[in-house]
Amino acid sequence: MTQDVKESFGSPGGSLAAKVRTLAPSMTRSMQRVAEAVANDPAGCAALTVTGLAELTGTSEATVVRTARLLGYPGYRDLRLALAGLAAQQQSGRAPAITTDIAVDDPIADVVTKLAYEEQQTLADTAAGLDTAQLGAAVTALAGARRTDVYGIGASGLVAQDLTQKLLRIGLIAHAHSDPHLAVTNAVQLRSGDVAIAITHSGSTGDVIEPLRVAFEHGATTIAITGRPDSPITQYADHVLATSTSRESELRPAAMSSRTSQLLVVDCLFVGVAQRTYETAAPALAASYEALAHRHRSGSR
Amino acid sequence: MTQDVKESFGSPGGSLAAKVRTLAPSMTRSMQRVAEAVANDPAGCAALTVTGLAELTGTSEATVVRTARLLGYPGYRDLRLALAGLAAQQQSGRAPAITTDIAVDDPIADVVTKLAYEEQQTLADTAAGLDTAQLGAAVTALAGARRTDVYGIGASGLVAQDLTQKLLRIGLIAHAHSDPHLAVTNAVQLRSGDVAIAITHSGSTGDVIEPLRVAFEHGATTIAITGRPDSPITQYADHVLATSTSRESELRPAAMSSRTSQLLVVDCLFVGVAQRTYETAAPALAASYEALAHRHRSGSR
DNA sequence: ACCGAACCGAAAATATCTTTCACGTGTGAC
DNA sequence: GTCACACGTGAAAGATATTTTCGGTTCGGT
Repeated sequence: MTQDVKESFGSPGGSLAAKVRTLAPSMTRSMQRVAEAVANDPAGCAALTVTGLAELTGTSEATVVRTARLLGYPGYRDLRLALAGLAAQQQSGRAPAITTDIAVDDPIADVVTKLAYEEQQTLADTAAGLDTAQLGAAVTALAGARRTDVYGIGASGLVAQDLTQKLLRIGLIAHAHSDPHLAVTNAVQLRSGDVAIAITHSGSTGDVIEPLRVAFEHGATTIAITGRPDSPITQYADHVLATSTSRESELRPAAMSSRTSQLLVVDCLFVGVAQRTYETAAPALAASYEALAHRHRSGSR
Repeated sequence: MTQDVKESFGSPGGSLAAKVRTLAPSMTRSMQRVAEAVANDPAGCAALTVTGLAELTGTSEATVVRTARLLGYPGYRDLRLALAGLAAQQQSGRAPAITTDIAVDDPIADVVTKLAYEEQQTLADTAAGLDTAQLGAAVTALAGARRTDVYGIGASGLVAQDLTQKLLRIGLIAHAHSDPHLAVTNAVQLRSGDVAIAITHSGSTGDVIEPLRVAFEHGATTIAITGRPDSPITQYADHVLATSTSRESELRPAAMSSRTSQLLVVDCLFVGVAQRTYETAAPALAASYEALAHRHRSGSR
């Protein structure tokens, strides 16, 4: 296995590289080889026929077509067209700027630059990959919910709390649960007209799946925010919101970018709901702002 | 036979439209029809097969191929690829600038785009405004700390927890405090060699200033992460890390961008510390990863 | 009106893409 | 350890798209 990340990544690769990364885990080895080739050199691959690409990657035509399908195209022909478009785009667009991972001996200034760049990349990927139809449906459900429960553990737990704080601010009833037992206990109370949201990057965190399953079976509208649209949790989700999976390195664990991605999704949900319920949301926001104002005063009591 | 090409588009056909115009006189009538169609709607034609384009222009496949040849491509396939590239290019070239705030009646897709854009902006601003000297000093203090306390309330409390989680993962001793009383109680225990970090956007949240003051007076190294470098809290901070203050709107409260900004700073701190303590940090990260692995059921590949 | 050259499209030939199917491999159950 | 099963995989058949061929048609010139 070629462990070294050569990744001559001249490109941010647009949303395709992101898609490849997101879907890579659910790919077989051969398909990963194809996907990698495509992500690394869109222009080169666009010039190849199915057979050519199959030979280049040491696989078969069938595998190439399968990969194209997985990436969301009806067949190889369409993938190839998209590739040509991408190539042209990155030809005209300049400045890839940052190519390397964060290294142990990077000066602190570089760390700042690289981190900022990577998080920006994550945001762009997330925005590009977000299904607005699903998002809209989720917003509708939230806006009309009697109550909303949000499940998340670890880093995702913080995102869950963030969402909860925001929803509370616009007058909705929301709770975040990090304790798996309490989460399930509460999920049992949910019924039609309620909403349950699970946040998990891997999509296979049992402690988060369980409450969502319970909520689902009790008739609540369920939403999953996950980086793995094919993971177990999605079977209990009415709406799936995909977060992006960027490549991680030792010094930049996956948790970091998944958090950024999740927060963007959560912000979108919040703003969407605030729009829909503007009549009540606006005064509620103003009121909570007002209530906190006196706490911001120098010195103490 | 002056069948003028109409060019309903303002411009962007690029070199292709020009080529069509140049070559038009030497074309036969049927070929001109094909060339015109291609020049007027590259994107649309890219979606068509030879047969499709032949029907659209009321000609035959052979003519389409002949036209492609005349335009300098080996065959229709390659013309089509070039067309796709062109379409993508002119797609990306148009209006990337986002000028307006998020409005109440923005469609959900716009909300996503605008939010992502604004958060990217926030990240760029933060990275640009961050004082690397202060950051370096803060990292040094953290890397050598006996223990670290982090204070934050409300949305900043989540950031405090995020930092704490990360530091714990690389084997440091860290605690987050959202309860002002407990925070002060713990701050009293700090002394030289310890680190206290306060996170507050306004810099004048009494409940966060207080514990930092106590820590400061007990000889701990104190760090303030705030959007207001001139605010009261900085008088008790050995190192001040500035977060960016971007304009807010009714639907996008300040809390949103300050959170993004704070998280970037916190990530920088984390990575910086991880670099400095790489010998112990790397195995600790690996260990925590390992410990969580079994919680993720074998979901997918 | 006749001839010749260029134009054009129908259909055959070829290349390319897609689907099917059977084989090998690894994995989990017993 | 062995068996059964499911899954990944590529070879080859099948379908589609592209290219070429070739003969009919038109049009200008004689």
